[in-house]
Amino acid sequence: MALRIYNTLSGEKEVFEPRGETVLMYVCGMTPKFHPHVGHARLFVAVDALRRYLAYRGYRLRHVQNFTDIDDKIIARANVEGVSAAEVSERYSRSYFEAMDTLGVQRADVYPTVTQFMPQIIAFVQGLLEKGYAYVVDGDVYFSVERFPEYGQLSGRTEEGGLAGARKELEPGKRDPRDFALWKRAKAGEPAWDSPWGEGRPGWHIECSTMVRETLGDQIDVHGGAQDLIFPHHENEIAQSEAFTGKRPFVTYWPHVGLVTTAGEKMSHSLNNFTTVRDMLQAHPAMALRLYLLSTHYRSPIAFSEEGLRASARGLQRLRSALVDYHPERPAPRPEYAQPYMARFEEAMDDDFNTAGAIGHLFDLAREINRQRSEGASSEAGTGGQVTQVALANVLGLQLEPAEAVERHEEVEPFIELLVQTRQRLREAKQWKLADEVRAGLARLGVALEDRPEGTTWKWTEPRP
RNA sequence: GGCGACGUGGCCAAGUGGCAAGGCGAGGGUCUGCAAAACCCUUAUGCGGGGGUUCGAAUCCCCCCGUCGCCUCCA
Repeated sequence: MALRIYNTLSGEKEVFEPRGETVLMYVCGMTPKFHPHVGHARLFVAVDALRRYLAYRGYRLRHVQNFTDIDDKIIARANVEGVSAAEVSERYSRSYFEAMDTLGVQRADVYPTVTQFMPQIIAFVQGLLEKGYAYVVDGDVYFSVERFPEYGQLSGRTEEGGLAGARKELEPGKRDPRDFALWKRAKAGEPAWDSPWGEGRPGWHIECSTMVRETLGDQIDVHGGAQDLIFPHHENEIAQSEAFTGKRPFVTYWPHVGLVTTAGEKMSHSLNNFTTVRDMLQAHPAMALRLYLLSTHYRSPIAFSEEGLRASARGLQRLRSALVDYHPERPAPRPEYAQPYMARFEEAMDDDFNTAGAIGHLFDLAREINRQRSEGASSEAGTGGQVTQVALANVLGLQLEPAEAVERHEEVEPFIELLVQTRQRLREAKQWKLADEVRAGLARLGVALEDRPEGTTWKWTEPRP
């Protein structure tokens, strides 16, 4: 079964055939003007699952993801915080990495920024001017959409349809309402860079065209981003890049990730209706958030709810329940019973990275492992199933091993052992009330006791009052 | 107004022509001193509404209703 990926350009799922040996992928990252919110996490977790699955399928990948480190919002934030724009982007880029590391998002190969690529951006704009795709008006440079007849291919916006109803006023200097800024003349007091057209800074779209070209080349395989970037951002990138290089297509596959909404509206920094990832991680395990985000197909919207997150936290516990007595250090072959689940998992992921379907099969496998155990299968058969489950979960970036799951305090473990043994004596003496008190007390501290026929086991968990 | 998504059980959610996955929740059972966990069983004769195509439709076509996104910065 071939891997298929949805392409916004065609509106269909297409068989994935990269141009070269290494898949070249660019993802529009964030403007680091504040801490990343759940919507950002959704995008980057989805991209991470895509990456991990490509790797699982044996593809080599080069992944570039930018930071838009200078724009109006960053400047505004800098004024609020009383620091430089550079400091704001530095501060919140770091916050981005902290949040994404916690969520298990693998790092991209390169994180270019606008300010690093200023000379190349200026050269790109210069090139578009020389080729006659752009014009200068009083220190501003605009792209001339009229010169690029293929404009609108990604978003389906043709001139009559798309812009007639937009009621967009023609900004002074623009020849066509569809034209967009490549370079913006500096306003007083703003950070600015020298250019052949005077002091200013780049328009929003040109950075990505430039950085794709500088870090990956003229034509790439995958360009990802959130759905709200389809128009105008990605449409404009195509126009700039294809006009500049004369090569088509600029990008083969355009996957777009759905938005997270809250109270019926898109979650966004601008609307001030967001929940930051770091706040969520105060109250919920990172892997629960990751499971929650991947439980919906990446192209569908998610109406964010903490109730849903809590349900995912329970689901995560269920997945982990299959790892009782997990001993990966004892190698075991993959048992027969695990095969069908693995095949279904791959089938789901092959079908446009259907993580929601894949997770369903992971739950089925967990039940199968537990069933095997309760029916007395060999420990080798159990371990083999568990290794498979852990490996497949890892393809989704879901860290299941209990060892990594919760905070452990190894230095107190001997004391816990002692309590467990003492409680065992109480149970033997049928001192149930006392034994139950010990169990409840330990549970409050994040130690869960389970009395089994063969004896009492315990493990670290989330403290449960 | 234009372009584009989406609407599946109490909640979340997969499923794009052939018996409606899965999770959370709820109820019952097995196990247990009691729990917990696990396992077993039950919980959508129906997929926003109405037409149509087909032997057969959640799935394809048409109309309608509703929600969201984009058209301005946005992940």
